[in-house]
Amino acid sequence: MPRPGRNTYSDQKPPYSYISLTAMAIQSSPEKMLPLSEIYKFIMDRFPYYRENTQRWQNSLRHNLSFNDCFIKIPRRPDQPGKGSFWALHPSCGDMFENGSFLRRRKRFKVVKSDHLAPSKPADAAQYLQQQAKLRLSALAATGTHLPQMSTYNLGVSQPSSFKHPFAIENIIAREYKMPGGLAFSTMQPVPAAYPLPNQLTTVGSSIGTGWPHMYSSGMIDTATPISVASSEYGAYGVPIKPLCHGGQTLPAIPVPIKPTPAAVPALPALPAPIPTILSNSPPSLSPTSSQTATSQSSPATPSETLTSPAPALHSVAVH
DNA sequence: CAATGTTTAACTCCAC
DNA sequence: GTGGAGTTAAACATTG
Repeated sequence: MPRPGRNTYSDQKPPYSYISLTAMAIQSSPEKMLPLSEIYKFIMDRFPYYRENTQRWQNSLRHNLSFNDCFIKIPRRPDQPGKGSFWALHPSCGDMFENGSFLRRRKRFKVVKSDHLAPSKPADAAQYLQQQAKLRLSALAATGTHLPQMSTYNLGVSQPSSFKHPFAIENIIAREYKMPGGLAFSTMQPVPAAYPLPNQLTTVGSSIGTGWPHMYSSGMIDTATPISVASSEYGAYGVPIKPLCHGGQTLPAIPVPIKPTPAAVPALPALPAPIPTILSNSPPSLSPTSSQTATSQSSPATPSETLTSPAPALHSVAVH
């Protein structure tokens, strides 16, 4: 067993499952798909813990990619030579970390045959995702920088408007985690009245450098990662937030439930508040860059504004 | 040959 | 206690 202590928290194992980590990596890419090597890279960049014992965790990670239906393989196109396929998240894996823990999902995502809203067969999903990737790229090219909010999943395929990716970064960073080994963030962060809801849309970057000792914000990783973390468009892990919003998918003004209701989504009530409105609210004091100097225990992280009202559960695509 | 991908198995941990 | 999720290890196949 590795000895805890003496080193910084950065050396501790992040409270994420490999599935979470992989999903983060995939989500962080503009095309929402990455080759294996890039997934490795993403994880090692963000989490120093994974810079060691690479054989071990990379094997585990590959196991997860193959084993879990939520990951689909996308063949390289002829113009994308290289080894291995791209990996993407299945468009329908909308409900996984519903219990608020990214260490443990409640249900393993399994492709559901009856799900006609999104491709169910891996091959279909792959084709679908590749198409989406193209769209993203073209949108990217068109805008020059960031993808428009309404560009991806709602195109072509009638994705439920309430579809919420389980790994949407705003879900991830907004949580208070149950830390393994009793290492609770609540000891490091003043916790508001109640345990933060899984769906709280806390401010982008609020977790960087505050309660996340085991990871580096991209800004401090290496200069080879030219992500402007100072921008409110980037959240934890240096993950660009906007693209993570899964196209079309606007962040509702109310918290997005991790656990959808079984009832097939008559969509949330019209939610006029688009993502940028929410994301751009990040208080300057919580900018990832500024937090770099505060990585140590000192300054209590102010949980940014939270949306506390629990939202109704949404439809789950996971088999029960 | 190394990286990638698949599969099986044993194990721990946690929710129910 | 049980079942399921996650981790780790290992063997093996495939591919560039």
